Amino acid sequence: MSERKYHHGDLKNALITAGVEILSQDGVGGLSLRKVAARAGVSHAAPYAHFADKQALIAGISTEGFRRLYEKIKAVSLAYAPDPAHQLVEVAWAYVQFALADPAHFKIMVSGILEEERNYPEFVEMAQKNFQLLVELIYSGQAVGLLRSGPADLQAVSLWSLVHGFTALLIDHQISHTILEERPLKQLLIHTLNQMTCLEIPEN
Amino acid sequence: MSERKYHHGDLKNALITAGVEILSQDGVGGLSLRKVAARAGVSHAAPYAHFADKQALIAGISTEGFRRLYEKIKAVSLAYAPDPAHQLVEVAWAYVQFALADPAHFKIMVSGILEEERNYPEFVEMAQKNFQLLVELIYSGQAVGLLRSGPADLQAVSLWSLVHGFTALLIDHQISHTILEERPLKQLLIHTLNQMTCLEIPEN
DNA sequence: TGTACATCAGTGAACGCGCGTTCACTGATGTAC
DNA sequence: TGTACATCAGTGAACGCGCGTTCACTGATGTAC
Repeated sequence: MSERKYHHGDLKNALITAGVEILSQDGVGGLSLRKVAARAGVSHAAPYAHFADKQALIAGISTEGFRRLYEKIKAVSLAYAPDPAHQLVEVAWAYVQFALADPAHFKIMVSGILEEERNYPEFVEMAQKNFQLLVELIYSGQAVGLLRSGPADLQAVSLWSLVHGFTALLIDHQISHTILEERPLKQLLIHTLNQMTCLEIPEN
Repeated sequence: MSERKYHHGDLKNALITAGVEILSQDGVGGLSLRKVAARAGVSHAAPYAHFADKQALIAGISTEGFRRLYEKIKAVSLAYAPDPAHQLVEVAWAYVQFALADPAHFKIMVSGILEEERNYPEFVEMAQKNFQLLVELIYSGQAVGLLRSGPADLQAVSLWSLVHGFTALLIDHQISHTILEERPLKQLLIHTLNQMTCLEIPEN
């Protein structure tokens, strides 16, 4: 359908999209500039017109990941804003689902594959926006006595640690099968979240 | 000093040790069979007498990692057994220190680089021994009212999630510099652990 | 104790592969006049 | 509206590299008699 032109028009974004697809098919180890170019229907040298090197492409793909995560979490956060307990659960659940839906994309964002992150300001900015959302979650949780008081940035690190650890152990198959089989995943997540809440959230 | 013989004697372990060293120098991406063989002073085909393929070597290196982690954590756990609050803090701190001392070794154990873990029974066994130690920690914490009651295996997953998440975010540079600079790392860890304890552990 | 031989743990050459990156180039686009 | 030209975004050949794995081989070891 899309007529092939010599000039692509939006190759930069097409490469990022292609990269996301390669990641989901071949995993982190299978991501190469050449595959990404091929998938975007372009010669393997073409990406160099848009990305300085492979790291820059990885930065682009990771930034896109944080953008999608942000959109998803922001929407959920707004939808459940009136009820901080639900809000907490659903945001955490969205995080887990995001990672589960595309583990390699999640890993490349967060697993130190991108070196010298500070060289990629858009990446840093999107990562910070996500963290900021977490901090707001802490505030609303504290306001209704759901979460313990204390500096919001520290509480955010703790909450993120809990949810991120759960997610990482999960996608890397470190949680024993028997534990996972005995109840729905979301229930296990709520149980884990309940470890740091003051009020008990039902595991319905 | 060590006289070179045609038959090495303990090449299998020498290869694992060499692998650990390569990991610490070149990171996960820099680990190759050829480098490991060279480091052990042996031709690049020699490893195949002891490991079926690269994955098998990775399994060996990972298993060794879990063995070292177990020894370290076991010792700390015993040393602080009389005081569950200290025990909890020091075991968690040992986990963090282990990962910080050799991030690539830690990552290869736990980051899904080893595929089909179940094909490597020694790996599975050592990983389980570590988890079992965590479960015992939960029991002693619950006995003195430090940790919430509930199924010990679930509480163990939660605690592991918290400490693992903290560790993972840390070694992958996801925690903002400003937060890390404001206080000692161990204090931040205790603050995080305190989110899921019933009694407050001082951040001294 | 000495010899024959099977077994084992190494060697080194060779294989095919995919990779990141560079370079001289060319086709398309947009702007100045 | 038409032409000249600079700019830009592609192409395709080539580079050198390190990789995992295989294979025929050889040197050392240990056992049977």
